[in-house]
Amino acid sequence: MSKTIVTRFAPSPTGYLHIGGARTALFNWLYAQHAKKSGRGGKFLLRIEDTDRARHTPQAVDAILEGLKWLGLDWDGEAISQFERSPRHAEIAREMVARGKAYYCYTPQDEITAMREAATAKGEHFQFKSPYRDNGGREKNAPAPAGDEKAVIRLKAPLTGETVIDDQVQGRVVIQNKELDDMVLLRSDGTPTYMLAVVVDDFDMGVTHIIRGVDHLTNAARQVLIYEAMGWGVPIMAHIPLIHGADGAKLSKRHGALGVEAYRDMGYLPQAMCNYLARLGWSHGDDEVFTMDQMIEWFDIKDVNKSAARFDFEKLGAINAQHMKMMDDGALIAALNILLPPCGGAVTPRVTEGGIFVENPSSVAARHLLPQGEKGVRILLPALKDRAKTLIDIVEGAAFLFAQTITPDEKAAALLTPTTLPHLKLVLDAIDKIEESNWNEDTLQATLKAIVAESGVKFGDLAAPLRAALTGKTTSPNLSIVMAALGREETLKRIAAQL
RNA sequence: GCGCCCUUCGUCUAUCGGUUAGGACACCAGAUUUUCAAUCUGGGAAGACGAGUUCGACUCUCGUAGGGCGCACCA
Repeated sequence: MSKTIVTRFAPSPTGYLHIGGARTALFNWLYAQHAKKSGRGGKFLLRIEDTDRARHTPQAVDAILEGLKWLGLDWDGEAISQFERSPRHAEIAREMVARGKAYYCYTPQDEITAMREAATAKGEHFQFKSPYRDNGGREKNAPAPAGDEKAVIRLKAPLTGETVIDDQVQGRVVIQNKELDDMVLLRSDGTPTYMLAVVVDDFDMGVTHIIRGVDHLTNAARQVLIYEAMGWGVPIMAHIPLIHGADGAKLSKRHGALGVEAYRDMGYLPQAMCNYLARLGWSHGDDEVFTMDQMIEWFDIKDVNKSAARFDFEKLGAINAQHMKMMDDGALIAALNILLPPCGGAVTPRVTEGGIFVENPSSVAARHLLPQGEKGVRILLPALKDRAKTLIDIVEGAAFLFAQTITPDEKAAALLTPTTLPHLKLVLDAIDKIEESNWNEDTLQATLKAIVAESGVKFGDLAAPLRAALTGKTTSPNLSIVMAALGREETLKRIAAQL
């Protein structure tokens, strides 16, 4: 008989879906999914708070929707535009006036601003008291008189007593009503304020649980007043802590205040992102890495902390690495595909079901796929996966496979010297004898070891120039894997090219 | 300034009056090794401070300090 749980995410489209918003959305989504899964029924709704027409842009709305989709936080039904509901908000504001819970106020804004500035200058706490609150000599509830006077509708907030928020995260928070002022509900141009719109929308949408950042905690008290004025039941509230930067202060761009698409482009997996974000403030014992399903199963808003957490790229990377290791190669290649198109770059390796290939935008014809491209990727992927923190690391680690010619970087070039080149010749002669059908990691590894045993050259002295010749770099997976991935022909070609 | 909230290793956290205060990331050392990495093993590292309550406090209460958030005809 318990009611279906309805949560919502209500971002204002002023930019992208930032990391804090993403976590708020995640918690709302998780709570609804958990309810759904446990048979109680759950819905996660999306509402765009676009009442501020000046700041709102369609692109920002798209960025938020795209961000949510990428994270896998699908919402029920259509996204609701708050702006489009403004007639309904105005209707409620007028109803509150009719009920004596709100009143028309004719004091011009600039007058109030001047009073506030004067008080602040004197170091006094300013709280506006409208002379119209108790009719102020005007006829009761009279609308704006004809003329140039503009009126707003203000809430007739209680002057004494207290408003209590029984918060699922913050606990019992008590705000003295004298701290709350008669906030504006309907602006002089007839548009609703955020405070009114939120309450009306949440009520109309049947939202049962409001999960949002603590920055809304004092707003919550004001909103409770509106619920009470309308005689509506107050939803269950949960105000989650904010995310701070590594320095403990406000999250700056440098410390991670980026849109989620930026994390996608940096090569983080959406499930790793969710995992990490969930762990910021929420925990399930000592568990660190979990799947979306486990998160849904374990999540409870009551297990969310009250204190703010700092964003840490290192830990995100570690979690991401774990998730990449958990994925099978097919899924990983699919993830690489999602990543690569927006990446750009001069030479972008791209991954397809057929393997990774390199596309040079300046020359469409420059695509180059090794004959054994797909096979090479499959051979290399497990090794690459082991040492990568992001998908980008994998792409970069595999890039050597697709180079038309190897141009060793500075460090690698330093390994190709007159003293080491003879070692390369030893390798070339030995592996040239390996037949195509025997060209695999085990045979190659055995061959390398045999060279070391017979020639007395140290493995390190042999491997260093070989790695430089094959990959152009000083780091790579084991050389026997590299050679297996490159294939016989390409391997011999690259070694010979250095001699 | 006023109000509300927060405070366990460097970071994220476990603990729900009795623990050698646990785990993860990061860091350091050792092992292995084909550089780097990866892997394995080990190590250092914490209850902001001060009073209470209690047989006993990281845990409850109060104060102090530090930090965060809020105080619009912005959302």
